[in-house]
Amino acid sequence: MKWNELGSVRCSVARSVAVIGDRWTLMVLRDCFLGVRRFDDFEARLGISRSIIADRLKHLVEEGVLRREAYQDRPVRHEYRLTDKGLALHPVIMAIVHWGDVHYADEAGPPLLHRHRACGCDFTPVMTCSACGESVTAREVEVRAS
Amino acid sequence: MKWNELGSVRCSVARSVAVIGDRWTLMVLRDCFLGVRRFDDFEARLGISRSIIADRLKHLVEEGVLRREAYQDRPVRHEYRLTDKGLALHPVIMAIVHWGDVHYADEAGPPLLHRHRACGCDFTPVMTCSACGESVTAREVEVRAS
DNA sequence: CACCTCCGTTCGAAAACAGAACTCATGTTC
DNA sequence: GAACATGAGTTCTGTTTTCGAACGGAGGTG
Repeated sequence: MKWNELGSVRCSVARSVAVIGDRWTLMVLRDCFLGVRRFDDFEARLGISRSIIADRLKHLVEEGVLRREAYQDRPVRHEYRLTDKGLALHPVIMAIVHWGDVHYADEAGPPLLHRHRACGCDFTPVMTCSACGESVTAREVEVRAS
Repeated sequence: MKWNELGSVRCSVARSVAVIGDRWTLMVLRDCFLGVRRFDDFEARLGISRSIIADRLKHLVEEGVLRREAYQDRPVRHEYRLTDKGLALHPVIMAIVHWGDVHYADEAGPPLLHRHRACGCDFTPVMTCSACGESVTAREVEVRAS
């Protein structure tokens, strides 16, 4: 198996990972959710070489996770914004952030706080069951082929 | 910035991604949550070279995500099991699976179904607010430094 | 002893990457 | 109007990582 074959495996993890399962891609997405939209801002925040950023952005646009949009003419300049498909990755990023907060925070606590506008509170993401609404733990889940 | 510096950035995404943000690591974790525990089973399921599997398993053990445990003596054989820290990654994997189910499923539907033992229903993971219990969307979240 | 099973390690080839230079279309300063 | 600045890339070169395939080894089995 090679990276480019991953997407054709009949497994949702493999298919997702083929798109977003790369360190820099995940870092780019983190920044997208923090409101970063321009090439040079990605570069400044990530501190990696421009060719990687160009490559990852192009890939995410091809996959429909980001869209490239002109924000001015003369000269034409573009920015990268999350599509709905990209916004749907929010739970993935939040789950990753939360795991990091719990297991790798230093004395100063988690680097970022997240406030739920609807209720006004700082919160942590909780995974719940779409059927009963209760929170779900790993051991309570039974997996079977469809 | 290089991959090995990622873990020392003050950002929970970076720190998490330094541990799990690698295609094969995520695939290994997927299999862990499906009950795979032995080296050769990982190899058979993933179809990638043994050195990658050895490397990823070792890394995950060092990070405390898996533990390596003898399941027999004479000869000693070990298996890899999720620790509590590893089990805490369940929401990450579920979020990835769900995104893949929604955006990359074929006509036959999602490859796997997940049943919540507590309520007996097949379910999808929903991210909710720890404070108010309501489901949370990307646009309802405000991020600020702590 | 020959062979098997499970679990890795080694090594050369292939790919990813950093960093700098280059492009290009415009705008701004001297 | 020459020189410099800006934003968004692309291209090049040489180093670093990653990977597949083959090998190793510890113990059991016939």
